[in-house]
Amino acid sequence: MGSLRDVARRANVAVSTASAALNGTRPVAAETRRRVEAAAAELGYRPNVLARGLVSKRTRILALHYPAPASGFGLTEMQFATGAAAAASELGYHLLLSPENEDPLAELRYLTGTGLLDGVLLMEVGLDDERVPLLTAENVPFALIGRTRRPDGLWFADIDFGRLGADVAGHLTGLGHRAMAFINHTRDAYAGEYGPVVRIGEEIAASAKEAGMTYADGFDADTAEQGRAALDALLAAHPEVTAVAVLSDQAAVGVLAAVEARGWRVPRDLTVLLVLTSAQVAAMFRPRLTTLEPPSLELGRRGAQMLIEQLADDAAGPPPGGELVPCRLVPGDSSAPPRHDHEGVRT
Amino acid sequence: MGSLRDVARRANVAVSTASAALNGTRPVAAETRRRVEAAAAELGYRPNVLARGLVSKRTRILALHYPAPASGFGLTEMQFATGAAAAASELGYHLLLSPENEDPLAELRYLTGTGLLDGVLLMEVGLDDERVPLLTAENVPFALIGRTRRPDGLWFADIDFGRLGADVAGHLTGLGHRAMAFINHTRDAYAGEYGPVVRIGEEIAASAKEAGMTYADGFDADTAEQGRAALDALLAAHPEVTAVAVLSDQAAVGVLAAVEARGWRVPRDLTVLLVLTSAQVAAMFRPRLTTLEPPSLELGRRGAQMLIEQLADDAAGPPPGGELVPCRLVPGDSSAPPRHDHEGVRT
DNA sequence: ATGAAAGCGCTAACAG
DNA sequence: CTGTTAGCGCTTTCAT
Repeated sequence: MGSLRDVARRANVAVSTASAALNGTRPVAAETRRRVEAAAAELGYRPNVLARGLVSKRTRILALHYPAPASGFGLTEMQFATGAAAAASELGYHLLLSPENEDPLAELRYLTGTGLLDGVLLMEVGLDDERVPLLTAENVPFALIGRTRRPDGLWFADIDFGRLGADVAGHLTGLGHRAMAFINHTRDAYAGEYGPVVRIGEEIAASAKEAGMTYADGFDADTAEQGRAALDALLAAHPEVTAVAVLSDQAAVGVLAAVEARGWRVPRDLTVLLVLTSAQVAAMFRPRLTTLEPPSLELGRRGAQMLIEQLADDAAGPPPGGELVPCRLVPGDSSAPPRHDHEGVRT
Repeated sequence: MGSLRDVARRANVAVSTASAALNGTRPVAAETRRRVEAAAAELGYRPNVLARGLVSKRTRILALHYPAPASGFGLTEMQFATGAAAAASELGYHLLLSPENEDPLAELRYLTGTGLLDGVLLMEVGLDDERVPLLTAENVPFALIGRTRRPDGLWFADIDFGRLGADVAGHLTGLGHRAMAFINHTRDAYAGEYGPVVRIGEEIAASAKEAGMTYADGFDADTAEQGRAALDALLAAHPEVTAVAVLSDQAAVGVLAAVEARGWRVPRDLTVLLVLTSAQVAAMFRPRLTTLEPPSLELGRRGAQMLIEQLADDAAGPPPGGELVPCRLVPGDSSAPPRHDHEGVRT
């Protein structure tokens, strides 16, 4: 494979001129540039990014750092990567997958010191994510998909949870519901530190109350069995509930089973909403569930774009800032007005 | 950030000795090695992979090349990446995401010439994939997830379609079925060139016949609407069919709808199997569908491992070869013995 | 506008 | 066993 020296030789110029001609780094006579370009084309010249990076300190490579998919990633999480890779690619960057190992922090620190990366994109960001201070200390440009508890001064792209809550409440009150419940993920050590799980509960509760609805929650569930139990407990404690939003699609399986078990039907006797589940998955349920689809691809894209923006111009450019992307409400067949039958007709 | 020179200085040795001590490239006195390692640790030394790669010609970076997710990747496709990244990481390699752009071949050719990659992992391999001759010509090590029409002499990891067919046929005959049908993907220009779509049909047909079952297919479907139509057409033409396997989960939605529309029930009146769909998704259907779950993570893992193997020892090591990984049969509630009622009881 | 020379940080001969 | 010497292929001063 030809090197820049070969190109220069063939074009009868110095290596530095060939470099300048190809990169526009400095003025080059039109005729000279033409010759260099021709030579490069004939030789099928492709610059060595290692050599270039070694001197220029820029590789146009970004890393996407994510925790080991312990419980197995869903489609949503995976789309962050696809979106980020696509956006990076469009802007002339590459995305390196960097899965966590035993010692994530050490690994991340190591990786950022190898000179391979221009920046890091963080996935699955915790409310007090330790990677943030580390990257700050290492002086490595980074952006978040998600955000920490207080993300001031950071670049991040996250779901607009406020809007999500308002959309849920609006959808339900629009149908005439007056009492709703939310079945969240279980709050283990991890989820309790995980932004979406915390924020979504708060926002849905706030919006529901603001919209004048009775609100219940605290019946957390990750699995079908837990979903079934959650719904039963919920309706036992709050029989007035006519609509329920569910975070986990697995839990939704159980919720639907519980509805069926009591001889009810969705949406006639209970409106069921999925939240943060892709429309594709929501459409697989019977009845098709209404969902608030997370903008996963877009979050990945925006994260990568932000990171690249901040790389482009150290001086100018917009200051650090976050961007909140709304979810898309995709109506299914699981939303309907509540039945006005407080006399037990539902049973 | 300290360089190797700093480490060498601090340990009172030459740079080359420091390098050798850290890499074990050549014999180093125990005491010297200790000093070097101490110095490296104190300085928080991390080798510059660009400099290293520039001279050693090896970067320990692999690229995963995949087509733009036009129709949107499913969970399955995404897991190739996760699996490959995990395996690579475990073996000290990194995985670079390389999404296709307008001119995939040119882009791939370019990328392999930049010196950044040790090898390439190809996803979504076509039966006559043009990337294969290109990579061969460029003399770039590569491995396939999937395989070409005649993959002799290539490294690849693919689904064991023969086994898949046998498992489907075995499962159904075991339940007593004598007539089955298969609803494949539609065969557009792309799918007709796409290995799984072609192979799966052939293998299921072959296994069904071998097992003595009546077999019907040709009713291809990708969407719920097409799935519904396919099942109706199928049963009209082949009323003896008591079990149907479906490739697309979207089509399965339609198949179930069609079953319900005729007042039938699964599995009482029809056994429905999903093929190449994750158990997680299959569990979302009502009833939960039996599925042959593709070993996506494993395929990604094996692909990466093979690629790295072939990088490790150019001379020794196993010769190129393929590995076929079986699908896992995950029973749902959609399989049952056929009803012995050829007199229309099912209607 | 162009060329010559230096050097990014590292590994790989080659002497000693 | 260790130090010295060359580069890897490129960008970047600095002259010209």
